[in-house]
Amino acid sequence: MLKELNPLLHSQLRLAIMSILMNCEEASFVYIKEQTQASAGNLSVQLEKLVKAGYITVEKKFMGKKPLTTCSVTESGKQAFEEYVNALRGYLEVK
Amino acid sequence: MLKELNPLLHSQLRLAIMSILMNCEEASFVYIKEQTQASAGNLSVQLEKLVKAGYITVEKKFMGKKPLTTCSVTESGKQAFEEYVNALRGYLEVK
DNA sequence: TAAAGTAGTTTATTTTATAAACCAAACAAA
DNA sequence: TTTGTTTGGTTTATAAAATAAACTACTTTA
Repeated sequence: MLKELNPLLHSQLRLAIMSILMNCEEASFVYIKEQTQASAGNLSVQLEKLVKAGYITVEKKFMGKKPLTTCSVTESGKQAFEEYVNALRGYLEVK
Repeated sequence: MLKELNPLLHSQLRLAIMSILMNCEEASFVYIKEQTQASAGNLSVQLEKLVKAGYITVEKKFMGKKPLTTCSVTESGKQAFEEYVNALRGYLEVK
């Protein structure tokens, strides 16, 4: 039987964010924005949702005089991502 | 770079419908409803969207005295599903 | 023949994603 | 030196989507 798909991860942009963070230690707001082609507003909103869920952490500092927002995935985020991927595989396979 | 995910397929219920239909020649409304646990109303709406996109066909007949709605995936639907799966794989792999 | 069940559709509501507008600081240049 | 522009965002409003509720029509059963 097909499993539930975590709705927080089943969103193109949030999935892209998680996918990027699953493949690197940390990534900046600007980098994620470039990679996903998302608008800053949309990205900001979706990052916030992932933070609230405890899937990522966001750190704000300064790089010289420019603000630098860095994101990284938490253990719980990694686990949720893996569960999502497993659930999703059930939908994708054509026997 | 991450590819666009066909929004028509990137929906849990519609993806489930397509997944079922990719694995059988045809399936009834009732069967799909059982397998997906969707409400009849929601299922009806989502099937309609897939029909409009040309991804599935729906045939309505009678089985004895009961209405029988059967669905099956079209060639274009199969293609769209496969493209979606390929695009999605880009998001899932952790290197 | 009244009530309940089956197989759906249509419409309304809620949720979600996205875009637009906005803010603050820095730099640039006239 | 104050006007405009870019960077790096956040907040709020709007559009789109998913879902649920209400409804239809016909059948079965008590």
